[in-house]
Amino acid sequence: MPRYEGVSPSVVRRLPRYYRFLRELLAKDVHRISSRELSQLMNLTASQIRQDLNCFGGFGQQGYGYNVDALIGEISGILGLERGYRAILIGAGNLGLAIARHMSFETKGFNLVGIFDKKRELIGQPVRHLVISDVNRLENFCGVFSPQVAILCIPPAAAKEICERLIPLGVRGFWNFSHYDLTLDYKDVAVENVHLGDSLMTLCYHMSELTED
Amino acid sequence: MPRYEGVSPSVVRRLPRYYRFLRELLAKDVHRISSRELSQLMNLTASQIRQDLNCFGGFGQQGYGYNVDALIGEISGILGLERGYRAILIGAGNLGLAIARHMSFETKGFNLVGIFDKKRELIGQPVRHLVISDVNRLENFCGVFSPQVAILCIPPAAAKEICERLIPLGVRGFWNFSHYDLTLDYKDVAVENVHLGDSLMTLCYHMSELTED
DNA sequence: TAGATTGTTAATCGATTAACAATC
DNA sequence: TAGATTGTTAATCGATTAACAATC
Repeated sequence: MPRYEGVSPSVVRRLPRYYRFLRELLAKDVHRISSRELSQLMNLTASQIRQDLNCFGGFGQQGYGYNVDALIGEISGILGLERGYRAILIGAGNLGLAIARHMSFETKGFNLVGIFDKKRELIGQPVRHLVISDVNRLENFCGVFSPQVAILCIPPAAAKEICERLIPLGVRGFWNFSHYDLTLDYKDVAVENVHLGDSLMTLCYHMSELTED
Repeated sequence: MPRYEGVSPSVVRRLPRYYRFLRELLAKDVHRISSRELSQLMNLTASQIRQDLNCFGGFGQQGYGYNVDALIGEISGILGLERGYRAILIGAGNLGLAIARHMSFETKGFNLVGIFDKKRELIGQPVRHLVISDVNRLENFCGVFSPQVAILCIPPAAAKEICERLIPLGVRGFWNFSHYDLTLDYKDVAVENVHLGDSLMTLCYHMSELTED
């Protein structure tokens, strides 16, 4: 039940960036901005900014521009940053722990409510306000807390299996760091893949472009 | 001096994914694949795969398809994965350390040759085969080892300053995890931004799509 | 009112898909 | 040779940019 019909993925992907820049402006006490000014700041065209925002509503005012405070509120609402979806983290290795400790979940629409691993020596370890649980207790936990989202920081081989366990338990979204493409067969499941390896290889390509060969 | 003129960013961004899937096929002892089979596996069109690959050369054979082993070699060469660019990591916090410990740099075109932080208590700590150095020693270090790439795991405020220090020292690429858009004013510098926060907010949007409101 | 800047329609550009002749 | 599948051109689709009337 999409709230905004026919909004293209490219537009959605730019929203967090708008949000970020607008917050920066606000921090600098800028409360008003035109699409032209913002376009220069963000290295986009003014036209694109107006098009993008108008997918969701007419937030500007002719002859004035946009009110920064109001626009932040609108974008926050569009993204759903106030929703506080319950998230669990699977895999408390290097990457998993860094994500758990480093990310500001609260300001991005989520609450981290559980961390799971299968390694005996990790279970019981405290991380922020939480304690690492045995991944065997997943079914129990979900029965009680019904998390909506899982963050996967596990090896590719385990990712598929964990997904198949979590979806029947009610998990509806995945933030996937595992080296595996979650081309979910399930409908009504949101997946956001973060392939750090792919990103690094892309950089390698661009480095090779700079270097003659 | 681009080796392949006019290859679109969308194509380049798909290359690592092709590489990943082909490696998986090879691991399953599949040595031959048609664009149609691969398209089903990857959830693409066969046409797109053929178009993409033909930006770089005619790697297939009519009536046969593609040789998996050979194609992996070609893509590896296109990406430049054998080049072993020297990379340094700036910022040995949670995320920085996870990257340093977790990533397989060697298989992705890089060698991690240095880790830097400014925190006194971190300096001297061992990480893999390296030891964390004082960020003050950056100039010295670059003089000796001339790293080509820097991985930025530092706060946004510090990112800009560090870049401006590193570019005159010969660094030509940035893998940027800092919450800051490196819209580098420099030419001939490769930047790959990883905005985990943006990714998480995008997931939040898609979760909100699933939930009626 | 005059100036500025939006919202929106139309034009352009680029990327994806379809089609098919070439060829292994 | 017949069948299969590529490489490549043409058609379609989508996203970005330009233009301008509406309006604050």
